[in-house]
Amino acid sequence: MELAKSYSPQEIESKWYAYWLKNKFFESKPDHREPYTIVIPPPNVTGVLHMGHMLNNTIQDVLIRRARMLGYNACWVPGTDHASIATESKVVNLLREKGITKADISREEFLKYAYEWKDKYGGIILEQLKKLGASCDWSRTRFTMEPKLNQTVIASFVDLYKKGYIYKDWKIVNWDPTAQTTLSNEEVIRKDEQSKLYYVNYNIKDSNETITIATTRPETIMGDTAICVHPKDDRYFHLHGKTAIVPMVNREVPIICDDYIDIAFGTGCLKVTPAHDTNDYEIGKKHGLEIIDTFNDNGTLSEKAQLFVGEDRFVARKKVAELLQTNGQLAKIENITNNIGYSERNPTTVVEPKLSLQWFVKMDEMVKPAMEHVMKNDIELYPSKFKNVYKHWLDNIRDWPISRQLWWGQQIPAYYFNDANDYVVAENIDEALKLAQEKTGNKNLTKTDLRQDEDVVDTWFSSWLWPIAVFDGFGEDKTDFNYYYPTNVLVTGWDIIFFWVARMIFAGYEFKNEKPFKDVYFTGMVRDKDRRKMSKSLGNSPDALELIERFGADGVRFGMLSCAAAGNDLLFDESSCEQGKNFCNKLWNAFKLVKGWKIDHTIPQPESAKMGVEWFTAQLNKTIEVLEDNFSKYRLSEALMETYKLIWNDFCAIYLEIAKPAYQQPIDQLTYNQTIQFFEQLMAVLHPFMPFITEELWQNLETRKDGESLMMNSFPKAGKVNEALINELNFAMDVITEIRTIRKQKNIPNKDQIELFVKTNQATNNRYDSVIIKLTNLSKLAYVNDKLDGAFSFVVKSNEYFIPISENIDVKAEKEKIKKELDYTIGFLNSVNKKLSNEKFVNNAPEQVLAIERKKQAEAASKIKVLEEQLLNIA
RNA sequence: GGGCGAUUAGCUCAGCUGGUUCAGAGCAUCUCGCUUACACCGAGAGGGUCGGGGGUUCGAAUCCCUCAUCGCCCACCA
Repeated sequence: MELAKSYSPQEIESKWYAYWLKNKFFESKPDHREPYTIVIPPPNVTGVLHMGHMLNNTIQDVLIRRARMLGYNACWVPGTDHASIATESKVVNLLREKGITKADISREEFLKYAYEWKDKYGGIILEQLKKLGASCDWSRTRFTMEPKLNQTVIASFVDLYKKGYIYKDWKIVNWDPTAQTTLSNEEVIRKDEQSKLYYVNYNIKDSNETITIATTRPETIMGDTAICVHPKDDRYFHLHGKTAIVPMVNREVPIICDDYIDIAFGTGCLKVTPAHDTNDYEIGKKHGLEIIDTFNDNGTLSEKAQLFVGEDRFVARKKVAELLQTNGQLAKIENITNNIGYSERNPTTVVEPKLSLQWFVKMDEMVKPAMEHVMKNDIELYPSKFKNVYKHWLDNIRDWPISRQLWWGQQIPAYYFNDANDYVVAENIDEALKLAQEKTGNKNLTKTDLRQDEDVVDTWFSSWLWPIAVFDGFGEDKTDFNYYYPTNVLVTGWDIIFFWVARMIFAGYEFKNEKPFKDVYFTGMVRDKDRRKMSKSLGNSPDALELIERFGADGVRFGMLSCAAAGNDLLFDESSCEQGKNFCNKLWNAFKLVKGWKIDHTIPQPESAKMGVEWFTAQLNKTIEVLEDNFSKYRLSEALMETYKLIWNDFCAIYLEIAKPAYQQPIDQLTYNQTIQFFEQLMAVLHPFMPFITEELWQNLETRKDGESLMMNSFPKAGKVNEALINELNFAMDVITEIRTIRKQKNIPNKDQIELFVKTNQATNNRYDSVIIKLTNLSKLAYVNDKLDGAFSFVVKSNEYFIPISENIDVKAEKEKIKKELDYTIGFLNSVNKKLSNEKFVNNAPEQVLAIERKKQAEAASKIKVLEEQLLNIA
């Protein structure tokens, strides 16, 4: 067989992916086995693959592939999210380019455009996941706005409404004037910014006096309906009960007292604008103040403002300040830092507090089981520090505003038959009509008298059902749900712990009285190597697909995982993908070597090969044990690194060098077979991380039948680990390193054979002598009782090794070398002696620790003796 | 303002219940080598008073206190 000089992934990857699909290896149906389930965090339906997805989905694929190989019925459910606000923004922008605004068209027309957009771009991201090697059960692909899931969302709304968990109320909410919808607190991104604090003088009615208030938002002055001071602030005692005059609009407002006021801030005097600030609203409610909303939904000033009507709020701010200045009512302007909220989806849009009538979900009851089960680790968060974050959020949770003034999403199933207060909530219009007739006592009410609520629900109000919904947990046939739920692990970024993770836990317990997942693995955010967040605007986010083209999916997977320490942000650097690619090449070459061997079944297995096999078996078992531990703690990058070292250092650098027959010589059958077996096992161990190359090599190590696959093979189980063999080889490797160093120092080419004489001063095992001979190309390894003159020497433990060389020996250099080692060993012995002569140590330390120290003492002492003799001898 | 987490080699990070996994890994660096799988490689080497200071202990990177620096989350001071 003629094999390519180096590994080229492109063709091989698409070949095996197609093969896996054809054989339906990714598909899962309930059976007698134990399930292992993951549901994908559904990416936005019109999104494209970015680095966060790559990381996230690589991790999921590693876990699911490993589970599959461990014999679980592995099921990874893919799907996409309709992403209400994000997708709607995109469609709105697209329409704007065509000169169409939402106001020009009907809801139905808009949704037609939206679906066109979705059909065009929807699912691209899932195709991209296939390039990465994701072994999702594609036959189960779901979409959060497919008819069945819509139905589920509506049913859950009705259910919660009936339980009294959903209500409609006027509150100050976060308003996005660009998207013109409500946002939840979680959808608001807060940033500290430099702003100005305006000091404005308000006249007092029937007085020459003025009162000065400080505000960051002078454009809301027209909505003021009171001035508020602290009841104990003696500066303002004389003004209690007086009336102030709002500048510019000359409205008369009361001066009221409330201990909410911070006396030390600004002038200790607050203008109260109940329509445009949460606290002001609360104060207004308490004191029965008028509420004047001076803004339009798009963030411009409304008729009620009287001034600057139609101007944008920020333009109005400047103009108001100018006007106040002209009127002589602007006392001064200070710079301050304050906290400004921006819309998550429209990052340049400042969120406006706005009083409006919205739907809310009560949280106080739902929070209870969600808190309890996480606190007692029924659901485990990795890394565990997120438990604190989770708890803190739950402790301070507020009711969830779920209505959104959008069209792309599930429409709220409330039907009005009169005004805004007369409505019924039902799963469909027929049901609604029945309820409405009952409620009104009017049998003549028809469907045309009903008007459905215009709003849709928050996207997260559908995705919180995801783990239940993908298994039709609300449907008639619960076979899948009963089998696959709860899922095993959720893999997602910590940035959506509140948006999504916590709410899925709410929904799990609320609707099914069962957790949605056992573990949550939080990935870090992908950043560039300078720790900057990857973003389009910085241009520091590499194109995911281009990376795959350059390094191969396996290379990229390696790259992502190797820098993804659990829970830490990941500093992505392309060079790690290159390392992955190089690793593929290493594997390819090892494969080439092994497959290039000619077998001669008549020759016996050499001793060195036999020892190599024994040792590598031990080493492999040990690593598999470590991997089991790593996986149980979701330490995937460590698991990968262990595997990498096992293959590169232990298998390639040591084992293959031992097993390898001499140049152009055949190999014995036994060693060959064992090598192939090792290779197969290594491919299995590596497969979850790098599925393509491992499949390719595994398929070619032996003749395989059609329909066979490494991914359906079992993961190797750890056998008993023979630690002694591992230690003995490490000892042999120390000797080998010394010999190699001497070869190098003296410029003795590897192909020139040399002799080695050993004087043993303590009992050692010579089990690996054949390996030493093989790896250092010795013509002779002999044991002697006396030192050898005129030879290079070195000491390992307290054994002395001699390599006779024709060349003259640099006595001075040799002496220095020995002296150095001697000094070090004496120092070492001193420290051990000190410890052992400390009575308290000897009395308190456990026997095991003492034994170790005594052993160190003995070994160091005997080594010193040897070195001292050598030093004498050489002179 | 409240909380959380970090600080270990040039970089990124391991180091679990204090003691042979105790100062480690990978990458990077340096030296030598195109030796018959692989220069996308091999052989070797250097590199850290574990952020500072105290304390507990026979023994501390590890536990406690404190300071410093950095990061993050939450929060309605106008």
